[in-house]
Amino acid sequence: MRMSRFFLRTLRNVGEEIESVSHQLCLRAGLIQMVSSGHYNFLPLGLRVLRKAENIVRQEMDAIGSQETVMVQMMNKELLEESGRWDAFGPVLFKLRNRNGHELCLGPTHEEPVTFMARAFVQSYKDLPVILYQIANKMRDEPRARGGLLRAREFVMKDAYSFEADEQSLDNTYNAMREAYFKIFARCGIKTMIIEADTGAMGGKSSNEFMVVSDIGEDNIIICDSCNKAMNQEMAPFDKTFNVYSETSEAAPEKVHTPDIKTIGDLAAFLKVRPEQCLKHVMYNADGALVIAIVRGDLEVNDVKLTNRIKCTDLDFAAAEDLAAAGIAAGFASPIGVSESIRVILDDSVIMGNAYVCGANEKDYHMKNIVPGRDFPKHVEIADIAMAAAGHKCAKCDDLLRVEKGIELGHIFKLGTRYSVAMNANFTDEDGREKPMIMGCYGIGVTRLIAAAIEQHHDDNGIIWPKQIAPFQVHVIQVGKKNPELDAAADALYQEMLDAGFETLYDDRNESPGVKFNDADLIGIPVRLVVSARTMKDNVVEMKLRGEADRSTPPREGIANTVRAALDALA
RNA sequence: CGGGAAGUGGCGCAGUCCGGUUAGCGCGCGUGCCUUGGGCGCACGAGGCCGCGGGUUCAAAUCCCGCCUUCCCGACCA
Repeated sequence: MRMSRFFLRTLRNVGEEIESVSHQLCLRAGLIQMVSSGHYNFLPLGLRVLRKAENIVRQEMDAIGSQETVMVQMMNKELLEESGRWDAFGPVLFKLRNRNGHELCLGPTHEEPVTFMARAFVQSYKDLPVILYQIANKMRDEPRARGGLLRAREFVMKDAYSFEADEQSLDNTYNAMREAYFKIFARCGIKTMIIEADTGAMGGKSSNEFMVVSDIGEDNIIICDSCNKAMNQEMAPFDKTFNVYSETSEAAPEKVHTPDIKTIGDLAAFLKVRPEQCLKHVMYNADGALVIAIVRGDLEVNDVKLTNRIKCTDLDFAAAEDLAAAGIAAGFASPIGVSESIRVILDDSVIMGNAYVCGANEKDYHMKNIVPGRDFPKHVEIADIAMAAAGHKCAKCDDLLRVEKGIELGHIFKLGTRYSVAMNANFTDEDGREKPMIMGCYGIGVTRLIAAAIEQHHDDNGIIWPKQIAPFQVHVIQVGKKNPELDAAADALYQEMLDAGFETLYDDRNESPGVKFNDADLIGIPVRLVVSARTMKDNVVEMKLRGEADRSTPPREGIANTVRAALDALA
C-alpha cells in the first residue's frame, strides 16, 4: 500500500483527557475514530489489525473442530424471554421496536440464538458434540464506556458455544478451548494469566478468565503465590480466621450513646475498640426487596458473592425511604427487631467471633456486647459474602494474598443445562431418553485484545506491533528529495517486497524524513526498510526492527531473504 | 445513578470572570518557492449557525434558564 494513496492520517496530539496509552495510540496511529461514546469506526489501518487477530482466533477455533456461523444481531423479545434474560440483562440491553411495534434488542451475547440453532438441528447423541462460534459485534449499553477499545458499547467478540451429551465431553471441549486460548494469546504476542472466575449473569458452573495484568485493568485478581493460584476478586474465598475478636462475653447487650458516629472507623475510634469488633451493615435493594448484609468491620461486602447467594438479578444500595419504612436507622443499623420478611445475610467471619458492637437501630446509638448467635433474630442466613483483599490469608495455605489489576480478554464457562433446559434444547441419548444438551460457552474480546496488545507493546514513540497482528510486516520508506532515480529504486524495493509475499506499507509521500520516521515509529510495523541516495550508492538497504534500537545495512541483493530471516527471528 | 470538568474551523487549545473592533493561536489543509536522515523554512490563501433552544440587552462566544453531548472520579456509604 502506497501511503500517498492510503486512507490514513496520523495525529500529533489527542485530547489530554484520553489517559490510557492504548487509547491514545489507537487514535494517533489512525486505527480507529470515535463516533460517539463507546462507538468507534475502524479505519483501514485498524481493520488490518482486527482482521489479523480475528484470523488467528478463527484458525485456532477451527483447529479444535469449532464451526463458524453468523448469528442474528437483532433478537426478538420472545427469544430472550425463553431464558429469562430479557429482564435479567436490565439496562445493558439496547432495546428497539420494529414498525409493527414488536420489541427487539441488539445482541449483547448469543446463548439464545445458538441454542435456537442447536435445538432445531441436533436430534441425537450422534450429532454431539458440536461447537459453533462467530466473530461479530456485540452491543451492550455499558454504564460507562472508557479506554477506547478497552470498554466499548459496540465491540468485536469471538463467542463459541459447545453442546455436549455428557459432562466428560464438556470437560474435553473445555480443556481444548483452554489450550486454544493459550495459543491464541501467545500468537498475538500477549502475555496472559488464567484465573478462576465467577460465572456471573451467564449462569453456569465453573469458569476461567484469561487476564492481562495491567494497571488500567478494571478487574482485581487475587493471587496466592504459594499455591500458584489466581482468582477474580468477585468470587475469591479467603481464610477469615485472622483478626477474629474471640473474647467471650456473657454480658448483656448495652446501649451506648454514639452521637453522629456512622462509619466503622469513627465508631472504633470513639469506643476505643478495633474495627473487627464492630459489625458493618450494608443495606441493599435486591430486585425490589430490602436485604441486610453484615460483615466484620474490617471487611467489605462482596456484591457478586451476595448476588449469587440471594440469587437476585438487580442489586443496588437501598434507598433511604426504604430503610426508614423498615425501621432501620441508617448509620446505626441492626438486624435486631427487623421484620422476618427482610433477609439478613451474615458473613461467616462474624460467627467466628463473639461479642460485637452493632447499631441500635436508633439515631446516635449503638449496642455493645452483641453476640450474633444469641442476640440476632433466627432468620439470619450465614454465608461467605466478604471481599478478599491484599494481605488477607489464602484459603488453602498460610501465605498472604496479593492483588493485581487485570484486563479480561477471554472467559470460558461450563454452562451446564441452564439454557438448554430453559429453551428445550434436547437430544435423544443412547438409552433412548430425551435429555437436555450440556453447554459450554467461550468468549474472547477481539477488539479489547488489540488494545491490550498495545498496552503491552509500545514505547514513547508509538506502537511496537507483535508481528502476527501487525497491520503490515514491512514498511518501506523513501528518504530524500524525490527524483526519478530514487523513486525507481524505492518502487522496485516495494515491488520486490510484495512479490516476496510481504504485506508492505510504502511511504512514497513527498514528506521530510522526520515526518516519515515519526509516522513509522507511531504505526509500529516490525521491519522498516529505508531507501535513500546513501543506500543506493552503497547498493544496500537500511533495515531497522521497530522493537530494537540498532539499524543494519544488508546488501540490496537478496533483501527479501534478509527480511524473511529477520521476521522469522522475531518472537 | 451521584459528584466534578468541558463543548469555539479537520485536530489540539486561548478568549468567557469584567458583554462592545474584523473571534485568535499551534498543528493540519491549498498554492508557490525552498528544504530532504528524525514532526524544515518563507509567502499567500481557504476554512467558524462559538453544542442546541429560549431569555436579558442597543449589543451575547461572553450574562441567565433549560436541554444535549463528551471526559474524569465515585460506584463500598450505613
